[in-house]
Amino acid sequence: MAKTPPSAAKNTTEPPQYRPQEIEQKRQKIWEQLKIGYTQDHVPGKQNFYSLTMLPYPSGDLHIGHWYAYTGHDAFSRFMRMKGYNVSQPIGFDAFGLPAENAAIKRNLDPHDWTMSNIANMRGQLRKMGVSWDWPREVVSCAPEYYKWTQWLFLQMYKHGLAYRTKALANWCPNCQTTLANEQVVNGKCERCDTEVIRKEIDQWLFRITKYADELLNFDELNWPEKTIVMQRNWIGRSEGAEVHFTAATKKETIDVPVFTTRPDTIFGVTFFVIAPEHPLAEKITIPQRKKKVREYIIEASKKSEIERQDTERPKTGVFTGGYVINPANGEKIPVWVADYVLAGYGHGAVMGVPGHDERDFDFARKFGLPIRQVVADDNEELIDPAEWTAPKTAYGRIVNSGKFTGLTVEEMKTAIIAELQQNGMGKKAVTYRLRDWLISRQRFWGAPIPIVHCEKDGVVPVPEDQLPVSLPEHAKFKPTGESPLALDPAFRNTTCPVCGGPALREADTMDTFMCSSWYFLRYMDAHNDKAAWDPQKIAQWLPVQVYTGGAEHTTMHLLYARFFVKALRDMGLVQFNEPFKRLFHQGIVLGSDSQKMSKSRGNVVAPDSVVDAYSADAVRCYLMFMGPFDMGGPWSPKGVEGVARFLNRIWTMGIETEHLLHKKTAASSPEASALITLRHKMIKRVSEHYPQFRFNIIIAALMETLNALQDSRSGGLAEQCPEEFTEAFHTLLLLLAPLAPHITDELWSRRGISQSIHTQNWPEYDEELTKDSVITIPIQVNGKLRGSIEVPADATDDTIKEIAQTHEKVVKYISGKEIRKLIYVKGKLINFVV
RNA sequence: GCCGAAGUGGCGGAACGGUAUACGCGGUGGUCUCAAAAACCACUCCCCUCACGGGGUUAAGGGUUCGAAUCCCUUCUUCGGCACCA
Repeated sequence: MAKTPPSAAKNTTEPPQYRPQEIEQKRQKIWEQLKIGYTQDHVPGKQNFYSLTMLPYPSGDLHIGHWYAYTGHDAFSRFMRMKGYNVSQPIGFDAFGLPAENAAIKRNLDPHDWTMSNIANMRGQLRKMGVSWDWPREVVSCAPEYYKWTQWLFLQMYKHGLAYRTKALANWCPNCQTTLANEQVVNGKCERCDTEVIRKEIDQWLFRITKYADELLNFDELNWPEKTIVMQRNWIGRSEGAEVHFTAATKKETIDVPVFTTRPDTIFGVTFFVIAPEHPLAEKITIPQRKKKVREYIIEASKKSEIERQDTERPKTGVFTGGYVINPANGEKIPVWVADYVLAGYGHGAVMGVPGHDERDFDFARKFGLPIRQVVADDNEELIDPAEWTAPKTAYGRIVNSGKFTGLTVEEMKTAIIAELQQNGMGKKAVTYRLRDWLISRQRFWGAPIPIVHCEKDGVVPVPEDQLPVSLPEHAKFKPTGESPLALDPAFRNTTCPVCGGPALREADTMDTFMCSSWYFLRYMDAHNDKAAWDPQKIAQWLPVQVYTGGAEHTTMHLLYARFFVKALRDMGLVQFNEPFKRLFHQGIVLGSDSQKMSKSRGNVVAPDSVVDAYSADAVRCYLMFMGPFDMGGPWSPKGVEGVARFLNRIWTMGIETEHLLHKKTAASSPEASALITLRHKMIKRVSEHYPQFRFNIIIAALMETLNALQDSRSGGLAEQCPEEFTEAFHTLLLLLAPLAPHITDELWSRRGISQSIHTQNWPEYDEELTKDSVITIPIQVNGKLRGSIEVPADATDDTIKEIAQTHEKVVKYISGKEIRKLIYVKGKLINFVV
């Protein structure tokens, strides 16, 4: 017989080491062959489950935040798949937008090339995470096959009166050289580059999101975090009140000046009237002697930045116009002021000044010595001269000094005065929103061109649908100059009018990228359709999205826009549901190990690739999920990863070292064997309950506990004694861990030859009866203080337990000689003597 | 200022109104080793006590309850959002 070569002998004697890099690559290849995660539109006997996570911007590299977000989402999706659902978890790239354009300018590249090479790189990184993506559904929003339909959707909006063009004061970022939506201005600064935003009058395209303001306030169908709902509700900012018509008489004409107020009940307290500097009345009503001053003030106000104007600490400023309006409630002549604390864009850009009962009006009146009048008072209030007041009275009470209305409550007065004004045609009930229409024009290159043609003869003409896409030119000059780059490209700009065939100009602005992300979740489910944006039947099989995960920072932008889109598309008959995302979950943010936000300047950035190389993708995944609750995020701890890596090592070792038990039978049933069974069922219960809640930290802790218990029972010889129960428990542990650590569990699983992949297995079920221990420990309290505990069989009767507890040595010490006033027994939980 | 969330060991964090501090990190001691690393074992909230045992503790104070980290009120702190929206 030939001698066994030394190397082969070594292989048979030494247990295989855990080599994560090897097995992770190997498993990922196998998953691709098995098409794990690639989902058919219909699988007999399975319910479709659309599991969506916010698509990334292709910045070039996946950062640890992507790992965090996608791991949690993937663990959930894998869990649902094992639970028997036909789960689709698609991915794509939100590829248009400023960062690409700016990066391209900096590097002297084409934004298209830069973006596409980033996407290629990120696809590789996304594969390495071991996420079960539904790759065939991938979309890239800057691809003509995609933005053709973004443009098509713009045309549908236009056709249905939801897109309109207007010249208006828009938010302008001097650095990005483009206008911004209201939502993209944060504290008066550009959301992207932090530059102070100024206001610029410019022709812009807007979407009529305000038409849906009321419906957007209805969250009944949604399982969303309460704070997100509250934020959207506040953002929409519905205010109920009244529209009241004041009248101004100049030499030439009588002008109707409406205001919006939430306190029509205080109308008898009006002592002045304020209009915004941009209000058209300013010019008309100002008397000649004051024209110079008023004009100066208006120019001054227009020069102020948004930040300056929004500063609430700033003392009130304003100027008297010399003109007056008439209060429709009592015919009083009211002086008109111009002041920049009144916003042109809200209500009617005018305010009735009630200094007695409004903080801002109070400040203004004090500053300029205007009279203050009390028209609301508490029932037992001692009235003092408002000139002595240090603050306005904003509390609701009873109406005073208001003619025939005196004595009403505030609520009664509101109804009464609105009725009276309405009768005289001077007012009515009204609702106003803080939400503004969505400004979608951008004066930048890297976006979907707005499919509109301007013709001298025919005006604004939509591009016919069969001429889409309006393609972005290649190799265009796109440096920001303040004018849309496309306007400077004659080949793009000059076209013919679709109506008259004469020479015309293409719209040169591109669309806000939020437009692309407002419908990508629809396109995923029919990603390669070249005849339509989607086939309604395909959409109906999957949508609405059952679970959507993503950052909370998208609350008032993407999430609001997407809801608006779906409602608009529903009214056009293009989709059949009201809401895009049934359930929403916000993952938290991973901080640096110094508990600070990660940033290059702080030097606390964690590079996922290097940690993966040092440990494994599974270790990084599990550690991220173990850090804390998924919605809380938290600081990264290098030592913490090590701890989790140890856990995976121990799993591996146990897996390898117990392979010989696989087909062994347990000789006889024993208390030890049933303890292993109980352990297993308890574990399934605990873990299964927490996956749907995204409480991965608890799941991993439970699995660690179980592993510790299995290790104890192994060192106690129980594994050999009850190999069936032990193996079953270990296999269950692997199944329960599989969504979080997909590689190591799959490798151990296939080594055991049970099936090709753990990820196609069914989720283990538990039996409630089998989760119960045969012996239970019952703590005993005396007067609510813990004094001891007893162990009793689980089936002991209440009386037996009370009996045993009463004779417990420590209890006797505390209750002897005292009268037991009350005995509280919580079944199987606790016993408490009250003496 | 307004709205919302949260405060638990040295650290990250567990805990249907029912044994607070699970699980992990860190620390201390030990086993193995020529030694180190790794691995494994034990201990590790605070105070009094050699010990047995006892007392205290979930930001602070009060309340409800046989029993409160958990429910209610007040205060403080941190984080997130909004902020002259009439």
